[in-house]
Amino acid sequence: MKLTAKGRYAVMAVADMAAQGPAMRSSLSDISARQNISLSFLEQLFGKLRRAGLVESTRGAAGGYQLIGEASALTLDKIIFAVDENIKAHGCTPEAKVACTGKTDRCLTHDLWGALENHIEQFLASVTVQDVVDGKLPLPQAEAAE
Amino acid sequence: MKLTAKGRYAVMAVADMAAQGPAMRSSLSDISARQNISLSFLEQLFGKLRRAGLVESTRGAAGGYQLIGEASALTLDKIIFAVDENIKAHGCTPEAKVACTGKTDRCLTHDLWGALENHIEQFLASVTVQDVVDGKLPLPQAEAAE
DNA sequence: CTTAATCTTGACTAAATCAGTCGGAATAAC
DNA sequence: GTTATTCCGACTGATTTAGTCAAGATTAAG
Repeated sequence: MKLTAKGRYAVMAVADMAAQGPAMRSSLSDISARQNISLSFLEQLFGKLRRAGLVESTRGAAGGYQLIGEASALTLDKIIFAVDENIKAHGCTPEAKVACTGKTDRCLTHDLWGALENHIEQFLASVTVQDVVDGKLPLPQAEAAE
Repeated sequence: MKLTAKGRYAVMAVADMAAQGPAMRSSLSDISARQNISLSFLEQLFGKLRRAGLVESTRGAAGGYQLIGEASALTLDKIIFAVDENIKAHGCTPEAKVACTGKTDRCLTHDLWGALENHIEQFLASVTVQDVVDGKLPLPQAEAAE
């Protein structure tokens, strides 16, 4: 999987936006100042978020961005997908079958990574922006299991 | 998280080894030939696996590697950890607090990434090498949820 | 209408990481 | 001693990341 700083920052920025109020319009410079993220970087991120249909923008003076739906309906996987494109755990795709050539019998691990991907996406899809704002985590069954 | 080809290859190689027999000793050139992974690369991987205490080696001619414990007791997280070092999902560590400066109130997403990490590790810890050999996946509750 | 604030776009870049190689040394079997 | 193997660390090219920069489009305000 690919969880980069881009994804983190995007979630942070969106959460910040949501935390300002339900249908509040925030300018990127505000978010930049509050979350201490470079403005140029935010521009890049919000361009993708907009194209993904997660936020809408108002241009011109006093413009800014706002969430399109409810914060409680926006799950993190959508944000991560929007800015980080593809979450890929295996190079074993039909196109680039690395060692999945059936040389022995089959690619032993092929299905495995798919399952892992699903697992991760499921987790991200189970958390909403509102949860993040509220500090409510899905309390993984692990956490203290170490 | 960091799931690289290194981790994939390592799991493939170990699974291949386990598939040869319980306490079989395999040379890297055999594994290399069977799984179509470069020998030099395998050497690098198995060095780490050995240092992590997952396999033991016999040097010299007719030497090779073998698993230290049972394949059914070896979970994938150990393999991944051994070759990919650290699985890190947040740069929000005490040392490098990126935007976790408490500028607003707290780092909204700090706990989140920790929870995600746990989730992933839990998944990997739930699958054994034997499962992979047998083609038994933990049947994620997703899979058909698309 | 002019201006200024803001979004929009895309090219650019320095640094890090990844995937994999290479050469050689140690070790053990034959 | 020769050969097959593990062992080790340095090295490298390609890719990705994180982030910058500059120029243009759009709109509100005066």
